[in-house]
Amino acid sequence: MFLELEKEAEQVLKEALKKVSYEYKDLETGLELEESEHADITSRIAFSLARAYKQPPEIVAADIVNHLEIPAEHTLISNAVAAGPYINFYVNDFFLHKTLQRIKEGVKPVERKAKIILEHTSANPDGPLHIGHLRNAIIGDVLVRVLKRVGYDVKTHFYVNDMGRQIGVVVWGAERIAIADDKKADHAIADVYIAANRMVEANNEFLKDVEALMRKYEAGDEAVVKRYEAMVKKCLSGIQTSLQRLNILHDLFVWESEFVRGGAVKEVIEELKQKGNIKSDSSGSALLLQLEGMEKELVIQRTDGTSLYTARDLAYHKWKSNRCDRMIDVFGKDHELVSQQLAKALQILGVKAPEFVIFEFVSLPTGSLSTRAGRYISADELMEKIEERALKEVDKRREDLDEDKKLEIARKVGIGALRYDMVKVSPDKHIVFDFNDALDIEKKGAPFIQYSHARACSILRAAKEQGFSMGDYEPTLLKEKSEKELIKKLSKFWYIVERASSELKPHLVAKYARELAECFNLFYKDCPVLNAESELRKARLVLVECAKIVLSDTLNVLGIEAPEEM
RNA sequence: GGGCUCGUGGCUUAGCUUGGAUAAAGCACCGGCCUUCUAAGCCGGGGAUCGCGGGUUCGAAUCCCGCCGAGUCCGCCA
Repeated sequence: MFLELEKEAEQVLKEALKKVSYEYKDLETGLELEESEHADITSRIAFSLARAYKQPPEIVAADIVNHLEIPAEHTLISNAVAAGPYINFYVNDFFLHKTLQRIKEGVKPVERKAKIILEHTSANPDGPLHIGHLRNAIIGDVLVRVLKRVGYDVKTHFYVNDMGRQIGVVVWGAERIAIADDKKADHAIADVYIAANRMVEANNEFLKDVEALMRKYEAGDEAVVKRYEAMVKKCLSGIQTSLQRLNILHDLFVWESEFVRGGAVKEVIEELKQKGNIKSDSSGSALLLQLEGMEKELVIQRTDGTSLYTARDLAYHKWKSNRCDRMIDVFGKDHELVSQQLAKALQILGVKAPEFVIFEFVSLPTGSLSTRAGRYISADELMEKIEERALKEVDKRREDLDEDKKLEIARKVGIGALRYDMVKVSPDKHIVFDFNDALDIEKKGAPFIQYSHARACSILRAAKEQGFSMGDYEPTLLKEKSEKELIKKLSKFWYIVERASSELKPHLVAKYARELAECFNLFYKDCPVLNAESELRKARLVLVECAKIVLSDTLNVLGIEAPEEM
């Protein structure tokens, strides 16, 4: 409902600006409407008008407010005042009423918007997901949920890098090192990868074997393809298990080798030769592509004629672009330069520009993560330990529950805490991962929000048991400060989701979730529901119901489960 | 050496795109609150030269320049 409020304030402001002598259209600025702690919505337009018309902003604001006319009917605004240079708007009871009504009515009908393919995680199938991939996966997944919420048709891709050197090393190693069958598949593959890599690094002959393997795979040698596929699929099955546990699903796994053997890479290179500035390396037949504004050329083909990641990724994006209106890639900071090169090369090919969400690295206090060196914390280990810790907390508080129920709550709380932790931080912040900190369930954001939801459920459950109805209610009875604040916060759900979607900033939702839970807790403390007088009880039950819906929706957007009790 | 990002109370962060109302939260710390719907909660308190130095501006955490610190990338890895 906040979005509607914004629209109305905009309308009213525009009308007033027509009446005063200030022509805001002359200015490039908008109406500068924003959230405020001093009002329900505020405008700073007076500042920019003041500058343009050489008047004190206080005078401008007062002048505008004097000409403001708030419609008599169907309005959401009660009044507007000039507070110094600010124009503050306040909502009326109809706004509060309408907000609850909208939430009760259910999902906002969304128009069908563009089709989006969002790629995230895309970890190399050489081992399990570690905490760095976790950040990618969670940022990506929350973005997917945000975009779907506002009506986009989103498909998620996991791009499988099956042609890289790492996989060659794995396949080579698997011939010499036994794969543990008592371990989760991706962890068993990592063991082979780490051991084989040490052998290859120590012996140059082995490296040549690996390269020969890679050439055969690229050429489509049947026996080699079989060996590769077995390893990659094995590893991916483990990765998928981890993702499922995190509540993350991909619609499609796209293998990069498809683009090589299907001829798409070759086509892309031919097309670049026609349209781009390509030259051969002086020493051999490697192909270099000169990109506009780039210092160095991009190598798109090796001296031995085999393909390179960049060329394969170009083919993949070209293929994708024909299947959607927007392409969004969630990449680590190490891929930033590559993403720019990718974008420029795609431009040459006449392919629409992909959008990138770049996140900074997660590192350990001991340094950066590396699967190859075996220096990482796996997502599985983290999930296991955090669920364990969550179970302890449930045990402490709920002796009355049976084991299955406790485990279920611990799982929801543990994974929720993990997801919240990862998504609450802006993607461009570097994270130094602290295991003890990550496991400290008690000071996590997610359980706080889940707890509010459980409290709401608890009230509704009791109300149902006692046969209290909600039916018709009188919204004007909700006049406590905490009630109004809660409703106003509820009204901002769509505003926040819209912003997170248009700015591709998932952490905005995390922040909102916490604030919403806080508002609910204040209401919970201030306003008894079940023991309130009958009419007031009805109204408050409706408010609790609405809070429950929005808390649950918000958690859902974050991919966090909303337990009914905890 | 060059590019990009980050640097906000003891710790973790929001705010920076689009400069404006006392810099906003959580954790930790200190002190209170369970005879009413779950205390994973609520209330109060102390604690910040917004990395440092300049500049633009009536006004800078926010914009510009320089420096320092951290991370990351810089042609045949992905």
